[in-house]
Amino acid sequence: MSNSHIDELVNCEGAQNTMVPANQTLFSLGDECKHFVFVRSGQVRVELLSTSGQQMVLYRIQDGESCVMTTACLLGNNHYFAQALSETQVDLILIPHAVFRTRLDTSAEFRDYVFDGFSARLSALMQRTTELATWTVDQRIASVLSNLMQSHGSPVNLTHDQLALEIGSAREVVSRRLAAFEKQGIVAKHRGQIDILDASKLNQLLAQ
Amino acid sequence: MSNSHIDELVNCEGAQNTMVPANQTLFSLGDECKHFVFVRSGQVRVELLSTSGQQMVLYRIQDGESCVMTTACLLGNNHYFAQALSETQVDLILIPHAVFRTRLDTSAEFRDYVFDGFSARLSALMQRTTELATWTVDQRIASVLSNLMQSHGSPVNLTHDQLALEIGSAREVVSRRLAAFEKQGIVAKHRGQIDILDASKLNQLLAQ
DNA sequence: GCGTCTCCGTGACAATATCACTGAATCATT
DNA sequence: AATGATTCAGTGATATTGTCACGGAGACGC
Repeated sequence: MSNSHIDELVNCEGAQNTMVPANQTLFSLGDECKHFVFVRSGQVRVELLSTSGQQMVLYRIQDGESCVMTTACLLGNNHYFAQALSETQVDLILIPHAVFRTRLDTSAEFRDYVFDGFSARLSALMQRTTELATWTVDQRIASVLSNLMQSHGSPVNLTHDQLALEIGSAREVVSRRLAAFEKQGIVAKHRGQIDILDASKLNQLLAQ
Repeated sequence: MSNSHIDELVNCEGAQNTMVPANQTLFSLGDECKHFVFVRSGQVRVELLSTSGQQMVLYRIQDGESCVMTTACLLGNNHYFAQALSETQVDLILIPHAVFRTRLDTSAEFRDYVFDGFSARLSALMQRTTELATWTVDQRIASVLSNLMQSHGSPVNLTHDQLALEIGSAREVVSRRLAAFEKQGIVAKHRGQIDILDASKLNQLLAQ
């Protein structure tokens, strides 16, 4: 979406601009969905929450993106079935339901924006479901590490807990597999940090 | 979508109407996505396919529905990353990409139809991901049996293989868990058929 | 320095997946 | 009806992953 459209959003009838600090809950399981949410800056994590308290990251929302689950809930008139947390300070724009629907009908550009979000998120989610169902824990760990390695370089700052949350597994499992990786000289473990020593071996794991 | 709009679809510029027999592949992993697909009648199964040959049912398409993965791929210009199979004889309408986009811009009703499909499928998929990640095999089996029980009555006609495909597990696992169910007097096993003897115990499993 | 919290390691065990094989039931063919 | 092919199900052995219950080590505020 172009910048002019972001401006249009901000100046929209009934639009609210809010600033949320890091580590806040933006919406919880079962909450009613009243507004279209657009993230101007910052990063939001959307995660599943099972009855037994387990969690799993579904996807993240970053600068210039909107929350597809919100959009889906608005269109389908459902309540939220996941929770969202701010990982950094977040600058949000909230648009009331009615205004959202009107814009959807009147602005082709806004429509394209929402459609694109839907298709991208749907694809990613199917991808994620495949990986969950068919990849081994080792492969899922390797995938996360490899991605973070490419975007942020070698010392990856993650606790075993956080890594487990990413791949939908348990901390103990991550600890054990990382210990195995360390024996093979692939990584080096530190408190809250993982050094990638051999990226090619990591990618080898993904190929299997 | 109203019947008039189905007619509009059929008479659309470049629309093709095709009849496909049961057990045919409609699209495969990696295929290019060229048409919007609308199912007039019959039932289609869309399933994941991992590199090792494992499969898992993602969702089904029935009378009057369209394929969201197709829609997502069309909008995002991606290739298919799953495969679709006809479970019955299927009556399809295919609409060329360009025509699909035009209709999306010109018809508010068609737009609503596509949006609704997106939001419903996204919700269902997140639901499915949750279940995969947090439910036990027993719960997933119970869920499938309970649903089929409600819609089709007691003798559920499924092979262990098919049941495994539904819940993203393996045939042997299903066989063993069904044997355990049988010992508890919940079901009775037969070749390609499962009798539900105690529906309340089945639902008890779901509640845990 | 002291308590408190977060992060990590580990053993024991349970649940699930995978592999390799077997036999039984069904079906098509003659 | 006999034959052979195919589908469906049962089972033991083993590997992988998840769960539970701990304990210890480092970080951090006071």
